[in-house]
Amino acid sequence: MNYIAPDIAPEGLALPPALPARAQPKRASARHAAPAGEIENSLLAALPRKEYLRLVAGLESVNLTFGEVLYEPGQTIRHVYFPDQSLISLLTLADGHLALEVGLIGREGMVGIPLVLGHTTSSVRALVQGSGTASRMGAAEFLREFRQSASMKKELYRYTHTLMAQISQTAACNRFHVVEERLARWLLMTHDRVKSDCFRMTHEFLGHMLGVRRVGVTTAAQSLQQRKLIGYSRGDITILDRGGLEAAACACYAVVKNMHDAAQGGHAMGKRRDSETA
Amino acid sequence: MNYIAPDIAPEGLALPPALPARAQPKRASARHAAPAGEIENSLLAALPRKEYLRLVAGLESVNLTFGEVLYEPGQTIRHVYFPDQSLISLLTLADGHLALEVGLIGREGMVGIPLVLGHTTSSVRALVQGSGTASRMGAAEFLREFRQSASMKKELYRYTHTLMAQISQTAACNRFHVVEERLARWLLMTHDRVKSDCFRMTHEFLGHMLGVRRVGVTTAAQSLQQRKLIGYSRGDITILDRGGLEAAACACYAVVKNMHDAAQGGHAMGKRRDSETA
DNA sequence: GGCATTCTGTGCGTTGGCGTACATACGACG
DNA sequence: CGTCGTATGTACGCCAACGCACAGAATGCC
Repeated sequence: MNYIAPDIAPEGLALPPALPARAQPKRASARHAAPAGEIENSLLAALPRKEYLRLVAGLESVNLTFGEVLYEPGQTIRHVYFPDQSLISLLTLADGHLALEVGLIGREGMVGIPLVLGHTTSSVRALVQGSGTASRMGAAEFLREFRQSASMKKELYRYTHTLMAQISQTAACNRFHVVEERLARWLLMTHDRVKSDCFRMTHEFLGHMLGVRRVGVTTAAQSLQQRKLIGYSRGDITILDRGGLEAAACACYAVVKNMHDAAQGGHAMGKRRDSETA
Repeated sequence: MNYIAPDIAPEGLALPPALPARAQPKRASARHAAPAGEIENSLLAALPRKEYLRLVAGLESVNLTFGEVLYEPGQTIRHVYFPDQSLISLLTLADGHLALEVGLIGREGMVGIPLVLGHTTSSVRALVQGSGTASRMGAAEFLREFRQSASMKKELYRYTHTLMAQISQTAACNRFHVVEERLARWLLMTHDRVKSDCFRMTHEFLGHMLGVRRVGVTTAAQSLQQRKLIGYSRGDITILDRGGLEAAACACYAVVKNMHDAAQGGHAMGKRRDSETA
């Protein structure tokens, strides 16, 4: 099991040279682990001010770029990440097969849950799927903070539950629903976590996420495009009709979304904004 | 969302009248939340004697019967369960569809992880899939104990991680592998958690677990039977050639098994016995 | 401006599983 | 001992997705 070093494109997934960050819409420049009010990550935002201020000292704002691999299965976790604009996919690798996304983490969550549960390694690959900023912290330091902070524990354990539920639901979705529905769901989930209506994403890559052939994505995407729900060309996907997309997606989208909303509502009510669902 | 009362066969799953416990091999009679040495559940066994003794006072030994529903999605969790001989499936329900098993819990685990993570409801259905005994405890009492016991926390958080990994792997498996491989995997997982080489299980029921039609199970089972790997008639399944079954199963089986073994090895080394893999 | 690379579109034949329907076997119960 | 309900076997048409292969089309680079 020769695991490759992180920050390197993995074997099974022949990623293009990090999709030359061409028109990559970058709404916020890197630096900002600034004082509250600027907190993008919901988990951080939901912490009591005092806890947050202590934590922020150890947080480092980093710019994650598409294609970066944060964790590889079996490998020791070096940092945890609280995404802001960035988007991270959790992928299960199946033998020769490509990959399958089981979880999608944006500013509502954290990457590094195994640490919270007392493990030092991840069982899935964590892949940066949308470039952007994230706050990061070394594993050891994170654990020190985590062990001391009751509110952090509460937050993160609850988030863990939400993530588990998401994974379970995704499992069923991948089993029962056709590619087009799943593509729609996936686009919606991404849209929820990114501020922009358009993002870069090739069919090839989407195939890895949904666990289908590239051609399958092409076909599904064409259908969505013909129905004026999305538009795209060469990796630039644009959400045109959000409501229509929701109708095209399977019910799984709503299920997962409701869970997340409920979880955030139950929290200390950190500023959340991905609720303008339509 | 009118959730039905627990302990009642759910809508989508027309369970037979709990499969008249005909030749149900019952190796151990009910009562035994006895002192250590008799502890069947690995998580309990791994607790320090002192912690265990305090916990056992609140534990009640119950006999779970096939088809019983312990949790329904969205419903409040009333008890946690530490299975001994019993087997519990976690099922995700997808819209009209049947169901899909995402997790299988035997004496290596616990049913009620959401409580550990600060939630009072389950997001999946928990269904008794193999009759047998379990130690159970009321939710409130469990939480009191849990909050006080560092070793319990450590145990259960680690188990949570294992369960998440299992769910993720199952997700990929359900997506990529053919019914026959998955059936083999499922039988092996069950075999690991039950002491006997034979157990009762109809094709219909297996279909719900694997998320396929009954006919699909029939076909796959026939193939396995012709290859002398299993034998069965009218719900009595017998493992004939364990090694052969492992060869017939997809790699997912080994992956999940290794995780569980590693988890238990890392524990306080509670007596584990499902390692005579071949 | 030309070339190479990347991304997307299209077209095969193949197949695993679906939905449905009906036929047979076994067992329980009256 | 016949009847009913449950469990399994078999068959047929259908379709989503597969694997593969190749043809445009857009972009980046020299």
